[in-house]
Amino acid sequence: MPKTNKTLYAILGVLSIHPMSGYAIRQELKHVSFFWSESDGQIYPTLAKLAKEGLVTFKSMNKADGRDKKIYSITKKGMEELTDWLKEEATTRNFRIEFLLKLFFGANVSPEINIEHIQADRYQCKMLQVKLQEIKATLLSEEKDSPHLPFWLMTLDYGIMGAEARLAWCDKALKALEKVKNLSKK
Amino acid sequence: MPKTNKTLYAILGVLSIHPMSGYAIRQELKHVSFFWSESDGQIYPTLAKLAKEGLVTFKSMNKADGRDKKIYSITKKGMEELTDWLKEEATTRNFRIEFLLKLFFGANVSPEINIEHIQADRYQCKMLQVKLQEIKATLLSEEKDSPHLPFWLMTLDYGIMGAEARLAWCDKALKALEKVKNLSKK
DNA sequence: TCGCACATGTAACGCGTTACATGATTAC
DNA sequence: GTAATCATGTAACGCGTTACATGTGCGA
Repeated sequence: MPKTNKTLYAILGVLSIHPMSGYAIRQELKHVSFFWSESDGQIYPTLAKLAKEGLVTFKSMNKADGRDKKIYSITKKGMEELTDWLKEEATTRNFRIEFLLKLFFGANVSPEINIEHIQADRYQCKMLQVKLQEIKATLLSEEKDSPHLPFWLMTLDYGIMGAEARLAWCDKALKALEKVKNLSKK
Repeated sequence: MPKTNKTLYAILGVLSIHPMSGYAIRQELKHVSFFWSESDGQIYPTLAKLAKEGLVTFKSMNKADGRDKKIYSITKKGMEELTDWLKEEATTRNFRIEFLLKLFFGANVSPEINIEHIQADRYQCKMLQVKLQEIKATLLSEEKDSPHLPFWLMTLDYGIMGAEARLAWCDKALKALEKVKNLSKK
């Protein structure tokens, strides 16, 4: 029975960088959404569970109004749990790319519709590429001396190179669809 | 409340190619697992639901032993449902690439461990690439006149070009890790 | 005779998503 | 003043995965 829940590792991971609030963890994880998406609703319950198990601790920063902000830190036990997981081989990925499923069955609708889908994907790719390159530039200047930097750059490159390849694919696919369009018109 | 369930469209889609049994649908969907993974346990219940709603029909092929094999066909109503979905813009993908999450937090373990993970990914990429190229060759000879062919080739190319890009990334990442390794030894 | 492919299903369980609830502070 | 951001949580719901159950026919 292989546990599928990886949310706790994502949380332990960001806390291994430095202590922060649940809200900040959410924000951090949004920055890596191009390869890891995490649901908002999972963060707080998982954090509570991790605290109960002693993998993280927290300090409540009581603010003047009585509401509190919790700053979580990873414990030694938490670090062990994290590194144990990091050493394990990654389980295989299960992909679901909806727009490719639509394209796969694209013969059921007009070429124009498929062209639109690919153009939409092309646009998204382009946006992503720009965003990732901006993050890269920021990291290079602001995290110059972090031991995490090389790892962060690698994952960013994965996104950037992947986007580049997808752009090239879009252009190729669009050409193929133009051909389909011309054939269907005859 | 956007419905997340896409299993029915995957099923309707394969039935739009030609009628087949639930088991055969499962097999067909396994062929596209590089961009769409479907759970075995979802097929039969979904198929039953689709039949109840009149989107598919089936003929029971009673075999000598009394056990039956159901051959499902898509109905006119089912085709409408499918094409309606095909026309809609695809919703954004939620990725979870576990090995990238490990790499992102890679500074917590030795470079060697990260190198192993990437080498494992490189191997999987290579295998995938070979498999997809084989499928491509088969399609080109066996589905020469199918109206689906251009669409199937496009999705295959997505996989092949993606694998190519990932291989290039692996080599780049491995070089970067060698550098990290040398620095940490000093 | 052993195992694999064919063939159809059910049940448990929990993860993941979305929406909801609440309220302070800050910026425009 | 009003909208966005910071901040922490809860609840509902259903999808997705895994394991289980059952049985035939065929090839090595």
